[in-house]
Amino acid sequence: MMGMNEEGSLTGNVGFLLGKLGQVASNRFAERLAAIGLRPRHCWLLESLRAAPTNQLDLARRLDVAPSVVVDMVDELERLEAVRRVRDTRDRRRQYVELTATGRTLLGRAARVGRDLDVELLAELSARQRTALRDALGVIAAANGLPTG
Amino acid sequence: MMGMNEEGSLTGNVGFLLGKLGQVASNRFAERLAAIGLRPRHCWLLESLRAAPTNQLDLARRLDVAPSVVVDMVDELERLEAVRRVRDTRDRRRQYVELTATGRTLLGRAARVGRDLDVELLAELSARQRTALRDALGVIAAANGLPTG
DNA sequence: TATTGTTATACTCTATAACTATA
DNA sequence: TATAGTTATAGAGTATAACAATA
Repeated sequence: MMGMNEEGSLTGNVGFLLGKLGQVASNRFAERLAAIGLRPRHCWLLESLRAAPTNQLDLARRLDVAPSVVVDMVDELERLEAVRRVRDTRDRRRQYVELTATGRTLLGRAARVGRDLDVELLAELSARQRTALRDALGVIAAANGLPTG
Repeated sequence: MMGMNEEGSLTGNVGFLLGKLGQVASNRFAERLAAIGLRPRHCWLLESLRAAPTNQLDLARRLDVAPSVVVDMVDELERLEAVRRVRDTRDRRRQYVELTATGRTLLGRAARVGRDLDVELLAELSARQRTALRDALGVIAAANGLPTG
């Protein structure tokens, strides 16, 4: 027998570990992000807009959250002048959301926070393990419809 | 240049991906767990008890949640007859929490749910990538004080 | 009638603080 | 006084449903 996992055990389960570590990573990311006035969900939205601007309902689909949550996030990001609502002239129901120069700057700062966090999070791994982890997570993200750059 | 990541991008960032994928994994785990009346946090507690029975305050420390949250979780698990509170006879302030036979059965079912989810979550990865991912997550979990079996 | 965005509301999960019973 | 557990309450973060404007 090679594995250490016992029959009825959940430790060592990838979904289980992912859930716990995701919580840890998100909390740490949130703590540091607070310094620049953002929360993780704002980054998901900004990142999605950077890939391609779109309207609010489409953002809800992309981020897999309720439309009312997008309203809230866009309100907050508009207050930070990171995004701008632009009414579609051809279908006036649609609100297009655009990234501003400020938004791009904020996203850049968030990316730096993320890189710093990665260095700490992956400190115990070898260079090879880091690459393998990054690749594996990228594949899973892509398979689940998340943006992968 | 080997990487595809652009300068100001967060996609490809491990902490960022971990946060999003952790949310996805947790939500799916929660959905399926509902069929057997459990939520993810119940599994963390049951898993911790399986490793070693203890009192409520120690569980709060182990799981890194507030003591009041443990009260709630133990209430719910007692209703399911998955655990039993046993008053410590030597220090009557302490409530020891024990896993029952029912609790063991439930944990076994939860483990099956976790294994099934893993198969789907890792479907796109090669056997080698799966092992590498499992190992890397285990190392990070251990480095952050989480149980690793 | 259907769709986009919005508001109102409620639910889940968690933390903090006040309380009780024991020590 | 201090500790283990409990209760009450409040804060995030989310979802659902009803609504207004537009199609």
